[in-house]
Order: sequence, then C-alpha cells, then structure tokens
Amino acid sequence: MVRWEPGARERLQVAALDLFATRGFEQTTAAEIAQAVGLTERTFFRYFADKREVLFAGQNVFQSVFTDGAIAAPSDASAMETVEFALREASSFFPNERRPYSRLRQTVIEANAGLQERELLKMAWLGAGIAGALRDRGIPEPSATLAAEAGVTVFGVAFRQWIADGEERSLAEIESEVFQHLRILTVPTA
Amino acid sequence: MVRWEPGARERLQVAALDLFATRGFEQTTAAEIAQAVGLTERTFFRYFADKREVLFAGQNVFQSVFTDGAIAAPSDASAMETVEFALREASSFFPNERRPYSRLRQTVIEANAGLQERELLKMAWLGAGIAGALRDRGIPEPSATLAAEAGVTVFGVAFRQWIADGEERSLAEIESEVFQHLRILTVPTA
DNA sequence: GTCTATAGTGCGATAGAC
DNA sequence: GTCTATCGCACTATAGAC
Repeated sequence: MVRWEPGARERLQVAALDLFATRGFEQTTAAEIAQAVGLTERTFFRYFADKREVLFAGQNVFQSVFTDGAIAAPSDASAMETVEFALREASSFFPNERRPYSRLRQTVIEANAGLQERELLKMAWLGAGIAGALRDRGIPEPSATLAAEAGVTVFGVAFRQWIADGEERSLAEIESEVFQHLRILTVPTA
Repeated sequence: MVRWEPGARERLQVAALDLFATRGFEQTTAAEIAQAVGLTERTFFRYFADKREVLFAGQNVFQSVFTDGAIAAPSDASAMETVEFALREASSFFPNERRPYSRLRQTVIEANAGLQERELLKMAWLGAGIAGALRDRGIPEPSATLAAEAGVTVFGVAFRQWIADGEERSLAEIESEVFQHLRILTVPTA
C-alpha cells in the first residue's frame, strides 16, 4: 500500500472538471474535489492558489507554445506575419482529439463569471507574452502590443468557432480564415 | 437628524478608492469602507455584489457611450469606421480633467490581480456590446466581433498612453494615432 | 494539520418617507 | 397602510497564517 498515489495535481484537475460540469462551479467545494481523489482540502490549496486555478494549470506551457512560435518565425517576417506564424505553431496544442475536452471545459467556464474573469486574465498574459517576444525581435511599441492583442483576438474567435457544434475543420484552418477576415476589415475604405 | 444621508453608493465608491489607494485593496475590508461613510458591511454588499465591484460601478453608462456612438455613426460607414467613430464619441467620457482620477484608479487596479481580472471582464463586455451594435447595423460575424475587439484593443492601448506620465494630448488624439498604427500593421506585406 | 479572518449570503427586524 | 434603506445576526467557504 503506497502512502500516496502519484499525479495528485492531474487527478485533482480531472476530478474538478468533472464535478464542475455535473454540479456547477459554485456548488462544488474545494474539499469535495480533494475528497474525490483521496486528498484533503489543505492539499488542494497546496497545488492551486485558488479554486478557479485548477482549470487553468497548463498556462506556462500554453503560453510558451506561442512565444516559442514568435521566436521561431522567419527573421524577415513583419509583426503580423510573426503573430500569424506563432498562432499556426500553437494550433498544434489543440489537435482535433482535444476538441471534446475543450468543449466541456469551455461549457464550464461560460457558466461562471468568475471563471471567465480568470480566463480573460490568462489571455491578457498571453498577449503580454507575445508582445514581449515581438519587442525582442525589434518591433517597437505600440506595434508590438497591437499586433499581439490582434493575434489573441484572432485566436479567441477561431477557438470559439473550433469548438462550435458541428465544426470539423482544424484550428489552424479556421485561424487562417479569421486572419483573412481581419485583413479585409482593416483595409482603409475597401 | 436624518436616518440616512443620500448618495450612499457614491460615498462608498469615493471612500473605497481612497482606502484602496492608501492601504491597498486586500488590506481594506468591506466593513472598513462602510464604516468610513457611516454604514455597515451589510449595506455595502447591498450596493455592490462583491468588494471589487465598487471600483467598476459606472459600467452601464460607460458601455452605452460606445454603443450609442456605434449607432450614431454614418450609415455608410464600414465596420472599422463605425468603431472608430464610436471610440471618438466615447472619448468625451474621459476629458482631461478626469486624468488624475483615472491615473489613481489605474494605479490601484494594477496593484491587484483580482481587480485586473474584473477590469478585463468589463472590457470583454464592452467588446461584446460593440459587436452587438455592429450586428444591428447589418455587419455579419466574425467581422462584427473582430472589429469590436480591435476597437477595444485600440482603446486600451490609447487609454494607457493617455494616463502615462507627462502625456498631455487628449484621448481622442491618441486614439486616432493608435488606429493609424493598426492600419499600417495589418496592411498585407507592407 | 489546525486555527482564524474575511467574503459573501439569507432572512428577519426596524425606522423613516410617502 | 406600503415601500425602501438600513441594520443585525447566523451561517458557509475560501484562503492564508501559524
């Protein structure tokens, strides 16, 4: 008999999403999540700074996929081209197999304002991270921030389409289409 | 002797900003804010659903200024032109006299992650509101959302510049410059 | 691992305005 | 009498301190 099963963090995350989905976020206590995987409330808060955070754990990896992409873009790429390159690279983080999980997670988040707040904060950090990578490539402000936040907007719109009912295209495909829309929009007096 | 002074809501907001600025958001309890204006904690929560909300009260008016602007734009304006028009109209909400107050408020918000989350949520609602106004003008998705969120990004960048140390230009002036930057950025292969 | 402060809720009581 | 602002109290869960 082992004193503790490995992967406490991951088991907590799985149990939390499951309980949030069935019972609702506010109707689920941190103690219940912990209990579901044989741990105490105290241990839950050891792994996650607050109750919401259990749904936003992979943030560092998630963000790195984008910034690594921005760094890896061709050196002659413009600001927007760099962002587009980074998004295409990052879309490998969301293969089609992941779509059902992403749908469930999104359903839970959309049902709770507090979770939406946390998601927006993470997206804002993502934007700041991409903007930093652009500045490291020599792109000045405010262009770096504008391009990065435009990229986050495109990602958000594309992602919501990717998890829409009946959608079957890859995230990369949808992103590319959304980028095209954005380009048409901003053409002066088209 | 009257049982209650009028303007409880406004007095609570003023006291809250003051206390947050001097003592810090987390070091200030709801009971202290209430006590500062001769009310109880319970009354504080009658006016504001949670402690952070006391800093984000004017949201409805704020958002209406943008959506009214979007509605009032010339009927032949493109999506981005409509957004630009709405932002110009809304900039009257931030006259130069308001700059010191905005600076103080922003300082408080930037010092606390929870307040940043709430601000981002309000900005997301603003974007959704503008997107709705654009759809009412017949602009289809995803163009409505893309244009609206691009507008919110421009507003955010311009606002942060407006309250930067030493900045003296009007918000409208800065906005127009940031829009110009965005247009240059998205020109394909400039 | 326990102890505690604070956020936030629910319900009932009270005091004045009308 | 009704309506509304405010208060009082009891309560739970979060989250941090010891």
